[in-house]
Order: sequence, then structure tokens, then C-alpha cells
Amino acid sequence: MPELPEVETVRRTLEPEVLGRTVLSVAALDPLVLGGEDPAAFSGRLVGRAFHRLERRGKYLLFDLGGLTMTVHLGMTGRLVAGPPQGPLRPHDRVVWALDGGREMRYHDVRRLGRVLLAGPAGEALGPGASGFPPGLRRLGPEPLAENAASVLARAFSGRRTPIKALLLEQRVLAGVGNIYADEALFLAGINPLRPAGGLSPGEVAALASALRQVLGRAIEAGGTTVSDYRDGRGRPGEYAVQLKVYGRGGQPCPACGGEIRRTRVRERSAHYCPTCQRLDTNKRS
DNA sequence: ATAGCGCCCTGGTGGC
DNA sequence: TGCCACCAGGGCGCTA
Repeated sequence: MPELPEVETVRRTLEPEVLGRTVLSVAALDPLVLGGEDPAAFSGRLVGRAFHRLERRGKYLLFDLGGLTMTVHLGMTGRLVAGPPQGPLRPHDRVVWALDGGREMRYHDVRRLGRVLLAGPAGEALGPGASGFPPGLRRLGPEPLAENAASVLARAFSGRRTPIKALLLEQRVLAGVGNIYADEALFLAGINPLRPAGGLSPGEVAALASALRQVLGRAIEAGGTTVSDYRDGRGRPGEYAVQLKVYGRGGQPCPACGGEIRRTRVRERSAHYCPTCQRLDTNKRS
């Protein structure tokens, strides 16, 4: 479940291993994760190019190869690990890049929901008619760590009767938040996940923006959350799981009030919350 | 434009 | 022991 903190951690840990390095060869083992592109063509477009920059937008990684951009979305179980050669191919290895200086980068993905795509120059990613870029990348909302996040959210929530949890998960509204950090931020802000987004007070929207900033920031500091599959760019798990307050803790006591954390469904996704600390009935609020 | 639903994809788990 | 339904959930396409 790589979300913004996990993808940002991958970006940071990958950077020193790949920046400035040239692609010597590529083994593309699974056309599905290439979005159907022919593996030989995929390889041919990459060989001889060097990684100039590595950026993140939402849950996407953008490798700038100068005139060519490689976008990577890790899906649910994708891992991107770079360093010394990792030896023989293992099950679920999907793409292997041999780099100069004796380095190697490998994309590993059990469920194959991730994608590794090649497109034009990075500057074209947001323009019209930019082909090759994942459609979701162009429609990405603002970054939750941006300075103006609170005002952006206030505008996006206004007039919407959709449950706040569902809106937080929409990448067009906010880029990079997934199920784990949506639940954690709503808990920290004391907001019930089922509340209609447009019904939040200005103070609650500000609290939510602040909670997102805090939760995402601390998760990045901890190197992300590893529940099962996630690893950083060096193959190491993240350490934020022990700090989770509600996600995955249905039936356990709330760390704030001691009440029982509930697990329910919002839009066919699991949602974890404390019914006492995150009241649905706003009439009863102080 | 918005909301809701089904599908993709695989391994792990729990029931029988 | 084996078989199967079900779940994880991000993104996308389809329908109303």
C-alpha cells in the first residue's frame, strides 16, 4: 500500500543509487506492467540514457531521462530497489535495469497492479496531448504538503455531500493520500470518516489539513508504513506501522479515550475510526 | 459533473 | 489434505 510517504521514501532512497547513471540494458519480463508496450521497444528507448532527476507527484515516481520520462506507479505491491546486483531473478521480478558503475535497479510486483511507463519530456506531463503519461497523473490534485493545502481543501469540499473519507482518497482532489493515512489523519483531526465533506466547518478543514501534514510528515520521517509488501529503494521496510492509531486496529482500544475502534466500510473500502473521538452527530459537538 | 459499481491482479487466510 | 470464497485497495471504465 504505497501512499505518499512510501513513494517519497522510495524516491529519496533511490536517488543516490540511480542519479547520473546510464542504463546499459533492460530486461522487461512482463508486458502487463509496461502497459502493453513491447519489451524490446521499451528497452530500446531506455538504453544509453541517464537518469537526470527523480521526482514524485502524488503516488507517482517520475524518472527524468532527458527528453524521456519513465513514470512508475507501485500499485499495491510494487517494489523498486536499486544498488548492487541482486543475483538471480526471483518470482515476481518484472523489470531489471542494469546501470553503469555496477549498479542495478529492479521492479518487483506480486499482484502486477503497478505500471512502468515511458513518455515524453517531464515538462509535457501536465500539458494537453501528452501521450504515454498515465491518465491519472495529468488529473492529479494538489500535494497535501503544499503550503496552501487548507484553502485548496476548503474549496474542494465545499458543497460536496460525499463522505469526507471518500474525497480524501480521490487523487483528483488531493494527490497521494491512500486508505492508511486518510484514516490516520481523520482520527487526528477528530472527524468521522462518514461526515459529508461540505458539512465540515472551516476550523475542521484547517484541522484536517494540519493533521494530514503531521501524519504524512511523521510517516516520511519513519520511512513509511510496512504492513506486508512495502520496501524502500534499498529494500528495507518502513517503521511507521507501530505509530498507527486506528488503521488496522479495529476492536482494539482507542489510544485517546480507551473506547473500541470500529472498522466499517466507506465506498467499499475499509475505514477505521473511534466513534467517541470522531463523532458523526455534529449537533452534539461542544 | 457526480456517484456507484465492477473489474483488474495474486497470495494469504479461514471455513468446511 | 484439498478446495473455494473472500479479502487487501489504487486506478480506471462504465452506467445512471
